[in-house]
Amino acid sequence: MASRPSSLGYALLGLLHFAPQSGYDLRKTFLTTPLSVFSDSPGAIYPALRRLARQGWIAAQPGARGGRRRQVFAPTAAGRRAFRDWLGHRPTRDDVARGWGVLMLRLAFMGAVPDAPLRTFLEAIRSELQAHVAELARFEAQRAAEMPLEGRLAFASGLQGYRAQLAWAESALAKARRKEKR
Amino acid sequence: MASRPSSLGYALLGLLHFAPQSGYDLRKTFLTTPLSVFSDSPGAIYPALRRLARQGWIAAQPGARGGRRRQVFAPTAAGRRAFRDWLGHRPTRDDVARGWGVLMLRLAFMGAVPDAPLRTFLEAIRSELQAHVAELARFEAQRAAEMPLEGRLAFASGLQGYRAQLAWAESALAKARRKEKR
DNA sequence: GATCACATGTAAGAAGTTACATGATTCT
DNA sequence: AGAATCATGTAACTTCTTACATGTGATC
Repeated sequence: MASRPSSLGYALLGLLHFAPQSGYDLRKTFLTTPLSVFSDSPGAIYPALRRLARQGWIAAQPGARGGRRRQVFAPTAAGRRAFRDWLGHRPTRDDVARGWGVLMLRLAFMGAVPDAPLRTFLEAIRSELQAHVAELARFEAQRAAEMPLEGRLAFASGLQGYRAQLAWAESALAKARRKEKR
Repeated sequence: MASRPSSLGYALLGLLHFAPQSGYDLRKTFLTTPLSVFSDSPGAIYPALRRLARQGWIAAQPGARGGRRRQVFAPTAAGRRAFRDWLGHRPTRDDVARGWGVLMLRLAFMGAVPDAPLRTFLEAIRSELQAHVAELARFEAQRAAEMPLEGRLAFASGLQGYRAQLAWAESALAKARRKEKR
């Protein structure tokens, strides 16, 4: 069994859940949407697609191509299972502190699978964020005095960012709960 | 001439501006401070130090070591020049949108060199952030309707994060101006 | 004297970057 | 026919990860 895909791999797998498409299509998505955190370079995408195919998580759809030579990929049953597992596991402290982008990627993709655990996901994020903010605040109380202005400013940027995400998490949870009611 | 160092390389160079120290000391810093975004793995740090030394930006201080075998590095004149250049160049749109961590690293290190261009740095960040937030807001206005709840939430997290940083930039600028007055 | 913390190193492999290469198809 | 675009591929290089290796000085 090969190792886990990188976040680029999961991004590709997730996009293929919305619609089967080719590597070229995926590159265009990375170019024209806020998903542009990912590279659109062919040297990254095509190898990543081959790795997913080798792992049996995606497969090229058989022909019906009178048109250009192109390979349209779709997730396999195993790929859908792996993707749901990835979406489902509880966000950790480390995810929140250093992997925010990946968390938001997972969140965005929850729209592509039925019965995604949206509420528990957001609750875990909130709780880990609270702990993280508390720890940073403790650090600031203890050490801010010895830091130069510039260091304090940089630190404050981080702390304020996490606080903003905490506020976001609260409001996102409220929206998710309202959606569940229906 | 070799290529530019990675951000890990600049992080090491910057820490050596605060105080000459060994690879082991630097690892501990990465372990015990919010600089923990960087890996503390010896497989990353020692090769990075060698690259900086090969480039002539840092040098091991000559002996006076009756104690343990350890190499204490300090920036050279060329290293200090390169570091100031790195701190000085104007933050771009891409820095703000995808390289926030590196920007804050640069900011934190401005406390370690005299006459760092703190105010122009913060002004550039603010202006690029304004443009970025405006573009994201435009994107949201046009495309939010077609996105599922989960996608909208993830997008909102990004937008709110950038807005928080914009507020932070305003207040940081005010503090920097107050400092200049003295 | 054994063990632990200090301090550095290296080897194998994964993943991404840049840059170039190669054909097919559509457009003018 | 020639040019532009579509679509994929590959080669060389860089950096980081994981894991293991090695020796020294301090501590119990």
